[in-house]
Amino acid sequence: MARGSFRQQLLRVREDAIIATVNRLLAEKGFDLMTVDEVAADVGIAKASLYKHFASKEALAAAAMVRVLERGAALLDELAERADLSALDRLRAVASWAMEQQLKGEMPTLPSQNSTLRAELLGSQRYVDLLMTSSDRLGEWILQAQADKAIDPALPPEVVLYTLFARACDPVPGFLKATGQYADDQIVAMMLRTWLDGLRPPAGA
Amino acid sequence: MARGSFRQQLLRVREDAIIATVNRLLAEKGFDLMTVDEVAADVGIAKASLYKHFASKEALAAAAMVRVLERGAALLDELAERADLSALDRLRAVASWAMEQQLKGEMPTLPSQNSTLRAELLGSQRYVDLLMTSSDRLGEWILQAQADKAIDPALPPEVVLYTLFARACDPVPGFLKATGQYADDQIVAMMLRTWLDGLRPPAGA
DNA sequence: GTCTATAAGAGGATAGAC
DNA sequence: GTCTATCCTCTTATAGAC
Repeated sequence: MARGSFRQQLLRVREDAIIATVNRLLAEKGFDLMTVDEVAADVGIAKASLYKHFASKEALAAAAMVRVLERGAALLDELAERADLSALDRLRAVASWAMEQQLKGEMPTLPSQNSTLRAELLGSQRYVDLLMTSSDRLGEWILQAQADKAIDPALPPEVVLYTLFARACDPVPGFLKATGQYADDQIVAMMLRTWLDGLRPPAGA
Repeated sequence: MARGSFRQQLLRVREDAIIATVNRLLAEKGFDLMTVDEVAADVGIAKASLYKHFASKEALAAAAMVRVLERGAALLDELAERADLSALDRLRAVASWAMEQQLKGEMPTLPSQNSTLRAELLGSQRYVDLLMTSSDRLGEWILQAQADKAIDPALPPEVVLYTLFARACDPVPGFLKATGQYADDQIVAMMLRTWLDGLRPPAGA
């Protein structure tokens, strides 16, 4: 793939900076409390300039979501090549990554009720594509883990998939961190343990 | 306790209607997307009248949270008297109730990031009291369930408590309901099973 | 594409009559 | 305590010069 002209690269770098800021603000305060003024001030450009890059506040959020999905997809690529890992290992690694992102304040989360935002996301080809291909891939690993009896085959795979996604925006890690009693990796370890043990086949099976 | 005059009772009834509306709207769209105009229109009174009852939008939300906590506390009272139930049974019943409320669209949830709202809640004596007494009671049952070996004694009790509270606002039941494949009680059963199995002691213990 | 300045409108809150 | 009418701030988005 061509890299484009120098000018285009500059543009790309600036947009990356914008998205990084949006990403952080979405993780910190959420979509509704994040203001476009704030984003512009944080990036260091005028608000009008920001609107030359992204058509709306919703588009900003969508771009941040696409970026995090791209990073997630890259992780899936890596994990798929690791022949030494079981399907359950891969699922554990994905959940672990998501919770680490969240604990570092770099996991953007969006309100699922906002219909304007929802429309913008579903209108984004890239977003929908990434979400579907990632879900397909995770779905395969879930089926494999069930075949391995690492996950209860009686559970509908979508239940497993949804709980995996839910771990990425679970408030519990944040609460535990707020107590100041646990390091990030301890929190992740406890969350993984309770999540995965809840999916195991019954002892008698 | 005296019931107060007839006029005071009327007032109480109206405020109950307001809180019921707020409760539903908070469950449907969340705090940020709920507007005071909407609440007033839904109740059928003018917005200015609404402000005679509650000083601010935050106060409205706090009242709704107090109501749900009161209902939860009433449930805890009932469960405490049931000598036939184990500690784990009681915890299961509480989680079950919370998820049923959520699936019926009657569980108000607030954004944990909004500091104005947080300040209002922590400034409400009744809210803080209810939260603390309920947490204490649940904490006792958690310790008892750990003594019974129904919950892994190695897990910090607060982890169990937080995951219990988190079940009340977990997005997974809503997603499962949206697929149209499961009845509410099936969803609750699957969620309970995965939650509680995740807390069990390891098989070897 | 960047800026300053401003439009446009939503939404929380209040004034003042009854 | 209820109403109508209004205020005022905040926020999204754009106009228009450079």
